[in-house]
Amino acid sequence: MRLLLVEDTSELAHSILRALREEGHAVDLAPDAQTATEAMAVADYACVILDLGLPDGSGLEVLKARRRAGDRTPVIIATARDQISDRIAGLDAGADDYVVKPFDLHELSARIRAHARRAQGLPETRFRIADLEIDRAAARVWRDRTEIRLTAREWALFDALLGARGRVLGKTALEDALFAFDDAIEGNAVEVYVSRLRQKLGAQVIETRRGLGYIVP
Amino acid sequence: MRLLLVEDTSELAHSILRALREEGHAVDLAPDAQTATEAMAVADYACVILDLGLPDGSGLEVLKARRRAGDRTPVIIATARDQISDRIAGLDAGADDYVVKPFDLHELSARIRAHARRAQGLPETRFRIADLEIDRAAARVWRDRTEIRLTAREWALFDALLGARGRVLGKTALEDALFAFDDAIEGNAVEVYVSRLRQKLGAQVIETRRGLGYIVP
DNA sequence: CGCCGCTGTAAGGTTGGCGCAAGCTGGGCG
DNA sequence: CGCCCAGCTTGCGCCAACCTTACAGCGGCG
Repeated sequence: MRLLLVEDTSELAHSILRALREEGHAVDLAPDAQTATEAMAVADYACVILDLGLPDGSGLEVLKARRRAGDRTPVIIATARDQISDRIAGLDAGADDYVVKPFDLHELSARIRAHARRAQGLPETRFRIADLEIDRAAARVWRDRTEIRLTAREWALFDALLGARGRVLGKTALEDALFAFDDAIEGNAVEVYVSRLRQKLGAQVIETRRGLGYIVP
Repeated sequence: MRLLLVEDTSELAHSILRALREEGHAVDLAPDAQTATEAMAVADYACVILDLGLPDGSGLEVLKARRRAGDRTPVIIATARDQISDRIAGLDAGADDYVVKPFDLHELSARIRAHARRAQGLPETRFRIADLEIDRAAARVWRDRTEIRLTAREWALFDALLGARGRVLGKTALEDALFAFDDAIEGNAVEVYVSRLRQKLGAQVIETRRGLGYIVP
């Protein structure tokens, strides 16, 4: 899914960035408040991770401004252990959750998934489609009790379609969900991954609506 | 509004109960998982407050079961401050929000109001015309539970007519809606698509106003 | 260093929707 | 009653959208 990491460019920022990308997320990095504001205005993120220790210290203002504009994108704030007052201020400003630095990356990504799913209005995490058993929280798929292994990108695409289940997702919407700004995709990558998913999951799971996009019905 | 408080019968439970009732809510109290399940099956609550510290510890199972059954009632879970893993498990199970005990009663009631409102305000994107079920947001149409597949152009034309429901749309207005400037249409394309739509959807759905245009009454 | 799996690009094959055209239907008016 | 023209319907060739396979680059891991 498409994420925004608001963090000054440090060693830590890049290790978070890499970990999230390895999980198949498309992550944009915003090193300061202004970049973050612009990015949130342009792209539709599934979740925003907001570090309150920005150089100009105005991370909270970014959040408040977006909330005032009616934006409900899930925001998880990251604070240092001793900045309890920051945490409370963050929740007051409209944050959905917080993690304490240094945080466990698995915990962070679990929270990201949970909040993104809830924002989509489809909180069920385990369900069936055709002959497939799907666990969105665990990012796993089974048929006949045996797991079908998906790569990070394959799952990312499938998850995006699941999040819009019953609705058609245009190819550009999928590209936005899968690729960050600086990935600069240029080709038929989406079609390729749809093809690969159909080989693994069965041709009927993802339908093509020619000229419109794809849908999991 | 009608609320359900799932909480073992303690001092705390009753003070929450009293506070919510003083705000004018109709609150049912369920002291254990079984009572809660029965209550949710029978009544239509605006919001459910679910304590995870139940004696039999199965609060999460109640939630999961309701979500599996397709119930979207907003659920706010209450956890102790140190039970972070509970919180994530709760969100994964389909909770909409959580509060940390001991919580401020005003905060709780504010969240109840917010979630109840959001659940109510689901945009009514789905409606019926004659024997058709139509979802404009999803760009899909059904008759007798089976989907009628429309092509991109067919849907574009139908959607334009739906957007002007009850008014007559002239042929030129429809051409403007369907074709970009540089497409330079020159033929009877609109009539062709009206014909195809009538074949798929039924002749009575789109009426012709001779010399004026078309209308979905 | 070599192997392997994942990723995105490229190239060729396939297909379904698109819109034109041509003939038909029927409402309305003299 | 009969003509005329707006609208209806069907067939069809074309082409963009889509599918599939192959491949090269890259990074992780032993």
